[in-house]
Amino acid sequence: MRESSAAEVAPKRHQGDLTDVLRSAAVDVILDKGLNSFSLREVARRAGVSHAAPGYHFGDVRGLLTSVAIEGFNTLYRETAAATDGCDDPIDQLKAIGRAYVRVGLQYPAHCEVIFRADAIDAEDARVQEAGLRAYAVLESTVAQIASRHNPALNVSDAARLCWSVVQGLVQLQATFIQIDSMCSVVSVEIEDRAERFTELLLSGLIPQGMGADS
Amino acid sequence: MRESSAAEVAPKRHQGDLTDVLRSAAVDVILDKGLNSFSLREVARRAGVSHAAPGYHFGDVRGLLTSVAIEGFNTLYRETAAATDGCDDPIDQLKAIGRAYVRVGLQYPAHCEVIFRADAIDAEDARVQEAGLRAYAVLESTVAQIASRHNPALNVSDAARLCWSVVQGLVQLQATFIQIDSMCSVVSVEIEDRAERFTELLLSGLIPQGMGADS
DNA sequence: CAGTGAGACCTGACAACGTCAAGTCGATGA
DNA sequence: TCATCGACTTGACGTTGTCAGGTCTCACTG
Repeated sequence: MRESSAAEVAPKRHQGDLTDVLRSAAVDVILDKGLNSFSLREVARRAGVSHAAPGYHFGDVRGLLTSVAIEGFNTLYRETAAATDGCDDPIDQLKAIGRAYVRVGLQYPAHCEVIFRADAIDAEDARVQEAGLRAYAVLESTVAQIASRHNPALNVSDAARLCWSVVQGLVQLQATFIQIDSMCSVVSVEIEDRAERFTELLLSGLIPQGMGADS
Repeated sequence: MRESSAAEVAPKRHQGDLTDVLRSAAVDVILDKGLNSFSLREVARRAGVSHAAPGYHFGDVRGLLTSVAIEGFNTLYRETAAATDGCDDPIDQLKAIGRAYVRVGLQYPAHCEVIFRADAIDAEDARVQEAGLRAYAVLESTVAQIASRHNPALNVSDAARLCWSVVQGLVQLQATFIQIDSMCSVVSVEIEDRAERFTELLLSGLIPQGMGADS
C-alpha cells in the first residue's frame, strides 16, 4: 500500500503510478459509499485526476474492481499463510486460518466485499483466478494435513470447501447475525470468537471420536 | 406469482396490481443482466410502462430490490418448512433443509442474489427482517431438536448459524468451486450433492461419538 | 348526472454516470 | 531539433435515478 502524498491536491500529469492511487481511492469510495453507488468519477475526484483517468488505467469499472479483488486475494493469502506459519499442528493451523480470514474481512471489508462478487468483477481474469487459487491452497493443504494425521478417510476437497463456505458465509452473514441478536435482545458475539467456535464445531466433526483438539 | 397477460403490450393505465408485474420484471432483469447492471428503466420497459412507474410503486431502486428480497425470504421459508414437514427425525430434517436451501438458490437465483446483498436492499426494512427471521427459525428449531435428542451440550444458536453460514457460503462459492475444478481438470459435483455431503460432514460433528445418522 | 377528489400512472426535466474519440503535454530517443 | 509515445485531459454522447407537475380514470357526493 504505497503512500499517496502527492497527486491528491490538484490535477497533475505524468505521475508514475497513478494506478495505486486510483485503486486505494476506489477502496475508500467502496468503504463509505458502498459498492452499489460506486462510481469511477468519484474515484477520479478523490484521486484528484480527470474523470476519465480510471478508465484509461483499468479499462472500465469491472477492471478497477477486479484489480481491488486481486489485491484482496493476495492479502488473504498473505495473512492466512502467515497465520499458519508459526504452528505445526494442522488443527491449530485451521483455527488460525479461520481467525485470519475473518480478521481480513474486518480489516479490509472493501476488498472482501469485492472478492466474491462475481458479477461486479471479471471473474475470468487469469490474475484473479490465480490469486484466488493461491489463497485457497493454503486452506486445502492444512485440511490435507489434518486428514493425513487424524482422519485418512476424510475427503480433503469437500472438507476444505466446507471450511471455506463457513468463513465466507460467516463474513457475509455477520451483519444479519447481529441484527437477529438485537431483535432477540441478545448480546452479539464478536466475529473472531464466532469463527473460533465455528471452527471447533467443525473440527469435532472432522476428527472422528473426538480425539485431539484440546479446546 | 400472478399471471401478467395484460399490461405487457403497450402502456395502459390503472391496472390493478402493477407491483406484481414490476417485481417479476425486476427478477427477469436481474436474471439476464445481473444485479449490477440492473436498472429501473429496463424494468419499466419490460413491464411496458413508463420509466417512472417503478419509482412510483417502490420509491427507488432499493425499494424494488427489497421487495424482491422479501419474496425470496418467503420462498425460502416455504420451501424449507415444507421440506421438514414430512420427516420426524431432526437429522433428516436438517439434510432436507440443506437441500431445500440450495434448491431455492438454483431455482430462484435472482432472489437469492438479492437477499443477502445488504447494500443493495434496505436491510432495516421491518418486512425483510421479519421474513428473514421466519426463514431462519425453521433451521434453528431443527437444530434445537437435534440438540435435545442427540447432543444436549450443543450450543443451538452457534450450530444453527454455522449451518446457515455453510449453505450461504456454498451458494455463493459454488461458481468459484466449479472454476477451481475446471482449472484442476476435475469434474464438478452438483451443488445439491455437495450440500448433502456438507451436511453429513457437519452432522458427524454435531453428534458426539458418531451415533445415529445412518449415512 | 355534473362535480370533485384521489389514486395511478405519464411526461419532461435534471444532474450524475460510464465510455469513447480526440486533444495535449512532458519525457525520451534519434 | 524533432518525432514519437505514454499518460493523462477535455469534450461529447447515450443512459440512468429521481423529482415536479400533468393527465387520465374511477368512485363518490350532492
